[in-house]
Amino acid sequence: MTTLRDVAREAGVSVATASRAINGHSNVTAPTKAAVLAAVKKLNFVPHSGARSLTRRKTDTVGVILPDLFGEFFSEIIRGIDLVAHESGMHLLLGNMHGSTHETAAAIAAMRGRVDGLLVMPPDVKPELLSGYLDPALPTVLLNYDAGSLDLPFVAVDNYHGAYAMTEALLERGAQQVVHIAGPKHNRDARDRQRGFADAMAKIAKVQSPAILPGDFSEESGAQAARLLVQGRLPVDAVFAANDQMAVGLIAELAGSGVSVPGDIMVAGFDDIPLARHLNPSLSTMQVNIDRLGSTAMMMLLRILRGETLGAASATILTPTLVARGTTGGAVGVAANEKTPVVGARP
Amino acid sequence: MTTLRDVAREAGVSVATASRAINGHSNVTAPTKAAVLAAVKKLNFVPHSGARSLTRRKTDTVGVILPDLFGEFFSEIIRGIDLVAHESGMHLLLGNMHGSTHETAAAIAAMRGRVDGLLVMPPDVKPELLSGYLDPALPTVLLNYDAGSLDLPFVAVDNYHGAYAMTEALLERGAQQVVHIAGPKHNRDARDRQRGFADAMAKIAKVQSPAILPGDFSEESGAQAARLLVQGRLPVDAVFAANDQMAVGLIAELAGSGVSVPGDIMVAGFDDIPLARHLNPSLSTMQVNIDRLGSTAMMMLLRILRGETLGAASATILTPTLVARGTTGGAVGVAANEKTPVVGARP
DNA sequence: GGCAACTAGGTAACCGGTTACAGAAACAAA
DNA sequence: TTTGTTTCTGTAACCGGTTACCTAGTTGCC
Repeated sequence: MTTLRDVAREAGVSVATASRAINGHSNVTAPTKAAVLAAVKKLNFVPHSGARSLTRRKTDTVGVILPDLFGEFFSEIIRGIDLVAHESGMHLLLGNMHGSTHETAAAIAAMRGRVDGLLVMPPDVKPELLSGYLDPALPTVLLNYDAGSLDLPFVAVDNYHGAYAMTEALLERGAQQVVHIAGPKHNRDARDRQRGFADAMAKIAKVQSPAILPGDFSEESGAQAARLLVQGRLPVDAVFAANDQMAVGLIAELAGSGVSVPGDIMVAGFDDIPLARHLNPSLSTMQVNIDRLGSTAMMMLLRILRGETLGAASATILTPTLVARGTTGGAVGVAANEKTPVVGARP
Repeated sequence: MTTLRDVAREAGVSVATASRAINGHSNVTAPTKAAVLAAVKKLNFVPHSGARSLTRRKTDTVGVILPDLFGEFFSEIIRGIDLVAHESGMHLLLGNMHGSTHETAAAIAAMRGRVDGLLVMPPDVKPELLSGYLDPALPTVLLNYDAGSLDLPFVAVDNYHGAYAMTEALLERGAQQVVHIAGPKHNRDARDRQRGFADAMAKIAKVQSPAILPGDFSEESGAQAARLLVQGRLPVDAVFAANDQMAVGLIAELAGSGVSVPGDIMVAGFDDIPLARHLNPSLSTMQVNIDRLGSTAMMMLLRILRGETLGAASATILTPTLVARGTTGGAVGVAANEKTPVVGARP
């Protein structure tokens, strides 16, 4: 493992000069610089980033702490982050809290001295706890989490208005009895979507306590809700699931019970996962550009690293857009212009 | 930012003692240790991992270099790696070569001094080039890439036998005219799958030059192949696409042209992406446990880090399993036991 | 020619930890 | 009491870079 000392010796200069030559400082004559670079090439020298970041007090790395790594949702976030990070020559250090609050603390602590900033998505951690884990000296942007009291910048999806809009759309299509399948109780996204649904039902349909079935964002819980609906003979002509996965489970189960979608019941989801457009009938949903979530957060973090001061006031709220497809009678099959993008397709 | 020096001063001991107390060395008396730990708590000290790894000469981090981050394929690999890495207290540093060979070199070089080992997936980089980029002193495991000449351990999918098996299955189902849609020409996976197909056709159906249409793993290229088939009026009763994405595009386009699947043409893919089981009819395919690819590679890397010597001989080949579904007439709709696993479902 | 201003490059301190080595204290054995 | 052994703690070197500061050599100007 060749070090800068080796290079300096080979080139017949001091380590200081070698360092300067390599880093392109001006006060090195051309021949000296050439000699150093020749030595670098000859010895195959690659600077030791660890040592480098120790003195420079920057690591060119950002820590990304996610609750989990399952599914397209997180992979899209990571891709969005990477897109921006890569442009600025930043690296990504992945931390996974594996769903446990305790591990969150560990994951954040382990980042000290490895990263210049942090992107954290802590869906079920209480703000008070979170503030104890976070290092105030380490620039941090929160993903999909509004911890206003901490005054940290964040990027979130406007779940409330998204859910409101979707509910409104269902009602406009003629639905009278809309049932909501909720997400996990402690999950903020889920709660906001439920609120949006309830408010829309109250204001537009004048229904004060609409039917809400429990769910946990899993496909199976969607199927379960379908069984409840069918067996319970609830009066239903539309179902709004808090996410697409549950809608998928619901539709499969309804089909099995001979219920026609959208003939008997309209169905809508939330997220627009890639699967949504390929279902038959295709799934109406609220489209969230998940990668934007990541790239926006990363851009905010870069601004902080460049010296700007960003607080909760600089938060970005991404608005989801409604995509009407087959399950609400909007369209049948895959629309021609709705193919999955070609970029980077892989086996 | 509190350092070990601060802690030592606060506790009234030397840095050496403080370090020993924190790291649980035996030669520290109980009261001294308690004093140090009290100081740690009081000052909220978290060791600086960067400095730590400089002296210990290990970073507890592995570098993961992937060609891209698009889609479930990569996210599953990362999840598999993380699963194993997390158990051993290792962190993941993500490097993305963004499809370019030139960036591959940069990505690998940037890892020096940041990681203890490397997991690299270099699908379109020539072995000769790759060997120039890699540091022989840095433990490395290759993903889905057999660079036998470099004598590096690797984990790969048995694409050849998978394709052979699928072709065989189509023929057994009564297909006479099987057409293959190939993947990118330079892609190893694609080439191996094509070879498997061709060999099966030769051996079983005694067809020496079966029809092969070009493709690039993208959905659009599958649709294009469908148009060729329909317009060209090729004699076809089964199509084996080199990956699921192309099969998806193909099926959508066939449906648009009034061709019935599997009635007129059977269709099969490769990979078993989550979407596959949800299509209508559901897609027959070769199931690859992608996360296993990542976790197996990570386990091999850990063995090397523990001192074992692993070469190309220790390679692991994962065998894909055939999943017969609707598009080959095997089953209709979503089979009851084929729901997506519940674990970690997210919005 | 003499002095100031500038430039290239060397010396050594430093980043924040770990650890080899040495010294001091405590205790046991002679 | 003296010496040997053990146990705990401190001093300082080190990991591999960066950079403040300093020196020596040039050049410029009066």
